[in-house]
Amino acid sequence: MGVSLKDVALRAGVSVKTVSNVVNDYPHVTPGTRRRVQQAIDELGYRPNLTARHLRKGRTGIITLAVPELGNPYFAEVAGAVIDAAARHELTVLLDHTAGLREKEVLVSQGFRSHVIDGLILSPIRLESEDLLSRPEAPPMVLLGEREYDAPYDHIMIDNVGAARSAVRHLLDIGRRRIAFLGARRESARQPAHLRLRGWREAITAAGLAPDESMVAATEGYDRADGAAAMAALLDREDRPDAVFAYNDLIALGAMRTLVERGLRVPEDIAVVGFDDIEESRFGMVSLTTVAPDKAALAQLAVDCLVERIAVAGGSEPPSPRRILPGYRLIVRESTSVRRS
Amino acid sequence: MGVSLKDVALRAGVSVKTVSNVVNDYPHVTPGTRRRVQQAIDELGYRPNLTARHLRKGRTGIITLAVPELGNPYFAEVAGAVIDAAARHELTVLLDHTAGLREKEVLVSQGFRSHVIDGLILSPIRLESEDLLSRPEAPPMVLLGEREYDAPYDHIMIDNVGAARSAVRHLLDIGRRRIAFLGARRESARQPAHLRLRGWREAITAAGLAPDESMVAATEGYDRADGAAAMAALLDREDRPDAVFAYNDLIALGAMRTLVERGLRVPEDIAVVGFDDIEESRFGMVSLTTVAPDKAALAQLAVDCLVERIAVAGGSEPPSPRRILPGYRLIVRESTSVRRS
DNA sequence: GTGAAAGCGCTAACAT
DNA sequence: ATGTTAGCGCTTTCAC
Repeated sequence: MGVSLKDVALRAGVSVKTVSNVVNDYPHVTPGTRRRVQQAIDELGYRPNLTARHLRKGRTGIITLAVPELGNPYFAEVAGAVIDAAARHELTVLLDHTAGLREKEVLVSQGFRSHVIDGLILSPIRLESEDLLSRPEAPPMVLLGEREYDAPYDHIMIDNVGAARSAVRHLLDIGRRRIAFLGARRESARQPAHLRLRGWREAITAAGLAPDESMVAATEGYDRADGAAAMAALLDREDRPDAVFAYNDLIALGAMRTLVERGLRVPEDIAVVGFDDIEESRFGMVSLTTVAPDKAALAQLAVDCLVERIAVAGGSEPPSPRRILPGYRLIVRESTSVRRS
Repeated sequence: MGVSLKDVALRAGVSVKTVSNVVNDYPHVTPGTRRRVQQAIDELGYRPNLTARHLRKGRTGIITLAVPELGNPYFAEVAGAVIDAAARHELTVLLDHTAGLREKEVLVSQGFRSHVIDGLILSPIRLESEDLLSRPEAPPMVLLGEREYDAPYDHIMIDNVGAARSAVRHLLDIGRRRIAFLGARRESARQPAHLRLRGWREAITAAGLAPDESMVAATEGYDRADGAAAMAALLDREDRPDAVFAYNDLIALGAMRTLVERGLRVPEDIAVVGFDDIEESRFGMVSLTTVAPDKAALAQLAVDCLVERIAVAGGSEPPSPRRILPGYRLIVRESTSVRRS
């Protein structure tokens, strides 16, 4: 097959070790030898076999990023950012999607394919804390996203409560009083929307109003279709909302679609705020006001944390689990502004 | 570190080879031995070290998929489909994005990280045929997407000319005569839009009209912003178009955004057709008529071809390069239909 | 049917 | 500064 260290050594008339030294930029090599070896490398077109190197070093240089769904632009955008951040550490990213199934999330967190990877960045939505209690044989892991866990792992998430609060406050500021929340789940208090829902409650309470829990609409998933359906259900009520805060942009966009179909105007009749700042939000027929997490920072922090965990794995005292909060901004667009002429 | 074959062998009181036989479902093992070994495996929690296995076999079980941009939902959706298709062959996908840079596309095609992967699925947009002439040391590769190459590789692409033709014919059918094309590039005849542009010309000619080349608008990239800008430029002309066929959905969506801003109605004033059928197209304020490639088939075919190439690599006569055309459909939505009440 | 030993390509000790 | 050797964990002849 390929050219090996030995072939190069033979050609250059030196030992394998010397070639290895050259390849790895080991300092103590005479310039002459280095040149000779380098020439042999070039002539033979030698390229190190990473598999062998990894077997030896116990590292693969590959990390896994597992997100619920690549079809959701938010996760696709985050994935792109993670790939770039990983490249800065000379790491390659193995991308997996869990389809938002707890079963697959457990599988991944428990070290599925763990022998191929040095570490794991997991963005869970259905996983529960108990699934994380025991992870024998599983590689270092960093959590990403808005679900909270009672488990000793680094967790990168923006301040969801604060972000949601500022989104809802914005709606209150423009005079809305009947503000619905779209995208809750029924079953669990620890649901993904948990924190954003809390922000919704806090903002409303802080304004001296009483949160109307009947204005909290549940959805099956977190897609445009879910938002469209939930919005439709909400509109069938007598006292319809005058504003909507959605769990994410996709739900918000689906909701807007329903509003247009029903002949309602955004934002005049109903103002809409989303969460994620996916690119699509800027280019809809009515651009969407949204909470924009700093995705580049998010990705970079996750990778940095993971790299650190990998470095100390098995070594000295690992740092205690951190919760890191990257920044975010509320981006006001047409869906909450006076409409263009 | 982990538990190795040797540990299991010791525990079960057999040789390494026997354990290996059990792990690999080698037929000639007595049920008794098998049971004993299996028990040792379970007790010790043994999991094979893939790196070592791969070093030995010269295979890694990992393939790379390189797309221009994950932020483009089309590629994100295709990536998801490829991951699923690969899983059916027990392959893992390493995802890379080239940012649409020829330099990065060349790098990837030339076997960047080739020692970690068994094969490569590349979806190029800037790459030229000459970049593909020599690929020493590079792994089996399958091409994906609408650029044509004079190079001996399997290529999975839908019939772009035919698809474009049917899209434009649809616009003609609903009575449009001044049909613009959005998303060409200036420099190269072999540009990505090449085939779709040809379809545009053919359909117009077939209708007995003369293609108006001044109606072909170039864009820098293939994003919403590019579509918005190109549309704006087109509208500044005196004889504005009454329909637009865009290179992809993102450009079409950007164009629609501009139309709305200018107070033009879709489809009454200007009808719009896109290409890709990304999910967003179904949920815009005006849903988008578009060409829908069969993404699942596309992904499955690409993976299947690659698997076959990997299987015969270095072995017997490889099959001659194939060009495979998965199906597509024209999906008619509001952007070319009578508007809802 | 099972075992012993060689070796995939590399790096880390230990020599020199 | 460079060479020698062992071994990472596995599969694969080739014996028995």
